[in-house]
Amino acid sequence: MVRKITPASVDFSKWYTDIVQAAELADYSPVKGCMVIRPYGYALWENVQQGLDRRFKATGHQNAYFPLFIPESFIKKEAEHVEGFSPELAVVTYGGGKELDEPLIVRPTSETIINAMFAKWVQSYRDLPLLINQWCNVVRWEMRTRLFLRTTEFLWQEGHTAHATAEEAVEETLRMLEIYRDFAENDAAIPVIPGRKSESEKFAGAVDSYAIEAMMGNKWALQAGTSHFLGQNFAKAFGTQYLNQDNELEYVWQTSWGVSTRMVGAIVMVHGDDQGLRLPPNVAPTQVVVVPIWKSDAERAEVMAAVEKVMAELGGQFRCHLDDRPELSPGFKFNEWEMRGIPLRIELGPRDVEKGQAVLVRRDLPRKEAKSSVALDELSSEVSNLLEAIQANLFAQARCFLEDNTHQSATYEELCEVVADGFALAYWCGSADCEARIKEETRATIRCIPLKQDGKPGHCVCCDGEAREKAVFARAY
RNA sequence: CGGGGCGUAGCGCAGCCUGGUAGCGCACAGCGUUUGGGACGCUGGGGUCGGAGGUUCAAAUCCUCUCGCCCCGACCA
Repeated sequence: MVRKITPASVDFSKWYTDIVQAAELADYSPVKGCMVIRPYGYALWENVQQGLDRRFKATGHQNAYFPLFIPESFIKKEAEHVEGFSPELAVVTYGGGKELDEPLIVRPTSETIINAMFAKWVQSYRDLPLLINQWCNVVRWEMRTRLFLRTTEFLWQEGHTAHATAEEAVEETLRMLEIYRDFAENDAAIPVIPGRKSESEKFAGAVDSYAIEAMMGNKWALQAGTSHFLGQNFAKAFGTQYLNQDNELEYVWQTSWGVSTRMVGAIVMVHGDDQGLRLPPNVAPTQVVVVPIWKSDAERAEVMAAVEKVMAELGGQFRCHLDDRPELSPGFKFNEWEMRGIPLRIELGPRDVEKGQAVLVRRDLPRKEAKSSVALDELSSEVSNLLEAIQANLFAQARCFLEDNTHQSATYEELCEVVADGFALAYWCGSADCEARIKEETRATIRCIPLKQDGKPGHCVCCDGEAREKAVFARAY
């Protein structure tokens, strides 16, 4: 139902929660730290799923499903992996009325159980590459939770692949990172910085982790997707071996990569405004809402006849919704659909029918600039143009915001200043000590070392030591 | 686990300091008027005041204990 939204400038965190709840995306559940995704939020997630899945299929990946429960011994097989996850595991010790011989872990991620199967499936170089994805839920016992961004249970996809060579696996890792970038920027309209994670931020068990980092409306960073080069760590732990063309036994090289329901939170935090949600047309569950307006019964008949024609014409091409609820005023409906982020609204009333036109209102522009009128016989081409323009404009707005709030920092003082309210791009020598000091003193962490570098070496912003690459420093969710 | 804040109708809150009939707004139900930017009027329903104990003639209000939630840190997609 309709609620007031706390302005983002007053309290960004409250603004975010208000939008998620007011737009009926999700709600807190009776189970602490868990989230109920409501139909509207789930429809948005389904569109995210489809956008990603289409890209996975196009690159030869297949979907499969592995069990929710993982034997404790599996998790313990890879040393770094256990260490990274043990505090946040949910463990089942009872089943069927008696204590289990071996506790079962509710999966925090599925590398281990998937490798147990990969070890059986892979015998020959002819079985490679093995390209598997699964859509599922995972559980991580987080201390503090936030709707979509961090919940105890969350939905995601996790891709797992096995390859004959390290080069192939690295290539796959970066291919999937690029797919995430492509989805984030072209469908979710979220500009991202693809890069490599620092040693301290990488996935437990990976050789190298990569991520796409996005800037939220409060200028904090959000990791919107990750892709890991696992090397042979899990292959060795689980004995995933194959015979190469020379009849020699070798361990496979692996990758894993994931995007979660957090992406929905990112869409809210990047595009939302004080009126509510703003959804990019490519992922919006409803792209166009039609609001008919009438006073008398005679007007109603006239308007509805026109509206039916419009729905018939647009319905086949776009995701449309007709809001003909009689008991609510048009103004109320306008506000409600704005809050829910529908990219384009069509208003059709007696005055429009008389003139053979409709009023189109864009969600991506301020109210004063958002309205235009179009002749009914040009409606569908105009809707098509506007949806494209809205998609492009939301991305452009977000990209400007990211660029305007990202600054090069040559000195430590500059870094401290920049990082208080934005992203800092600065040389980093690669030492964990410098990373830790910066985190301690500014609360900013290394979000990633961008793949794109200008190639010139420099001096570490912290210790002045030699540095080959620049890193992105920011506060993060 | 540390540091703050809050528990009163479905939701958001006032009342508490200074004890004395349980309140307001929104939402909900009925009727009527409305409908091009969150309509209005009248009527109505809805409460273990988070829980337990204590002080008192009398507790939402004072005291003690307890439970729960939210925010800020530590953990993290």
